[in-house]
Amino acid sequence: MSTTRSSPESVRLDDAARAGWLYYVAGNTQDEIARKLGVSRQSAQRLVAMAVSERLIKVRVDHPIARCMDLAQSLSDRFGLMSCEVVPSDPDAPGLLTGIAIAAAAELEKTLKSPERRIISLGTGRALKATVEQLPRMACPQHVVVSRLGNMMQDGSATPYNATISLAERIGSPHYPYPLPVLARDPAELAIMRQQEAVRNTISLCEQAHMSLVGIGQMDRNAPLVVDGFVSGAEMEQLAASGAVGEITSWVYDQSGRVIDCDLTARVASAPLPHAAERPVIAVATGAAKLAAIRAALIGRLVNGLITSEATAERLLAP
Amino acid sequence: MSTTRSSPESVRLDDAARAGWLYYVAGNTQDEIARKLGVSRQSAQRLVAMAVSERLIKVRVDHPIARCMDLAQSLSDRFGLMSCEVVPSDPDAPGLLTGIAIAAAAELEKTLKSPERRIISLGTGRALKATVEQLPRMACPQHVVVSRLGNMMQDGSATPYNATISLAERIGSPHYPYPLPVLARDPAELAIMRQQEAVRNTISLCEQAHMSLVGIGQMDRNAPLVVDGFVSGAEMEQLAASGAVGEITSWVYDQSGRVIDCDLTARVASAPLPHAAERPVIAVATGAAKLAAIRAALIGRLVNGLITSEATAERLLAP
DNA sequence: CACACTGACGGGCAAATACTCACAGATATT
DNA sequence: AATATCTGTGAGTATTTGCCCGTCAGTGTG
Repeated sequence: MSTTRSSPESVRLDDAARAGWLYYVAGNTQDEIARKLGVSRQSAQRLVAMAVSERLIKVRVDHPIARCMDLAQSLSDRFGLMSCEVVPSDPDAPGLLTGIAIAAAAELEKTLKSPERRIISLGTGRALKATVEQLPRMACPQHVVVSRLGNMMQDGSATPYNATISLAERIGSPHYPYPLPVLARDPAELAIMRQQEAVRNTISLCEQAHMSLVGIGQMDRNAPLVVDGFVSGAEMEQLAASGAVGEITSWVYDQSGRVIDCDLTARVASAPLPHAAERPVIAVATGAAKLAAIRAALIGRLVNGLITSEATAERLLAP
Repeated sequence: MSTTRSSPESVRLDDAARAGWLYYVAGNTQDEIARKLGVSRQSAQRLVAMAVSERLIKVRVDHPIARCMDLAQSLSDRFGLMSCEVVPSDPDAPGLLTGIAIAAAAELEKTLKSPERRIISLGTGRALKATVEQLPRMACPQHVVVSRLGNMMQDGSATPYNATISLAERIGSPHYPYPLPVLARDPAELAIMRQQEAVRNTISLCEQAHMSLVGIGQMDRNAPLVVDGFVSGAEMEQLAASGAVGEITSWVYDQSGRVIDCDLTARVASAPLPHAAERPVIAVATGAAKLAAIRAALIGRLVNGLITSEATAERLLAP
């Protein structure tokens, strides 16, 4: 079987999906799959492997693990969160995003299932991109997806970690990319940009969002802001020296979670942070490097929800 | 912080969930899990198995093909089919035969790849013709292709949808056209025809066929039987009024899949239907118009395999 | 208190699965 | 058209997994 329109690529993916289905859902051995699909056993194995590596196979564990739930409860109590999810860590791969991406996708899916129109605003980042990839395709023309920040450099080139478009495409919703670059050249340019109707409209949508998902960036040489080229390594060091510990949608904040008043902040074009909002603003972040950034965001009530890993949750609660 | 509640049962399930998570999400081997959880690898294996058997692990395949396989499985279960293929429908061209033709060709190709002699019997119809057109040329002198019914009118003229000759030509096999017209003038003539050695031989080949592909005709003014001029519009209405819902190789049947005892049936010269056969008899059919005809054929076990479209499969399962 | 029963454990082994490597055919490049 | 590159394949091999089975601790029973 193949799609009516059969490019060699899609035929192969079809077979991979089929093999994956037979393996994981129907419980066939690869030998049986090989016979059913009329290929060699090795090829069947490759197809199954491809189904996994192409992320066609989505696995979730449907059981509340007590320790994780305890941690989530403690975090909620300590930082007054509306929602908190803690997923098990793999001690050897603490940075793995898959786990929290699955959890974040489940959270997002709850909102998406609403028959009412929902406005969903998203930040950027690897965690959010991974989250969207864990979401099943579903038809949600009633919702709206809006980006909280641009995905362009000043020169117009795009960054790869754009979750908005992927999400909108996956669920068939209208979407609003953020119509500005991440940073303006200077405050004056920013003021002019903000006058545009498209910009005002998009920011207004972000304010109204029924749910927001954001990533959290740390302040070191491996920070997203540096890696993606928005800030130089030297600038980053200067920021960190002046007390910056993290950023959300490019708004840089100190250890109390207060946005820092600096040259960079004066040029950030992103939608304003929904500080202490009554609507869910959920951070998706994990890893030792982001600890201080996450803690500050929680302290400053920059977010009211968190999805993180067991190991990170423990260390957030530690001192 | 403490565990919310720790019955020996829930602790074990907890570990199972954790092991399942490490295995399926984080991709550890059972050996690694054993080390991380501090148990023997056999225990780790049991935990993973428990996570599966307790349905803690939910797998889904995120590809359009997945829906088709679900439908195929449901159809197989419901109607006791040996094989079932459901191909994605193109929403823009629901009646398009290309998809199912490709699928049917793939199915056929599996049989053709056998080095052993295989007897393949075919019905007629647009779907089968399209199927043969999707088949690559291959050299199969070891096989035999035999037609289950004539392609001549009583006057000796031929109908265009003859798949047997095309198939035999394409794969270089000897072939046996059906040596009778579709309909005899009357039962007496039919009885005489059936005496001929060529006829008996051909019918015998059909009975021995290792694989049979047939189309399914509906009972309306656009039915193949009418369009090809074997039955007049008025006769068709009469047939439909007397409970006929479909036909396979000109054998007309009711909604239970029982061949109707009527004037037409008494004159049908086609090879007898291989009712409830142990060899694959696969119907290739799609479209809203054929729904009742396909359903009845499945109910009556006139075929034990089906290749159809996603949309048709959905509607077959619907009520 | 002996005894059967239940259920988990770990050893061991066969089956299943993943990986490596060399090769053939296709594709791109010159 | 010849050559380099890439992709997919099959064979062989190493690793991983599933499962049988003997053992043993805990438990209820006569």
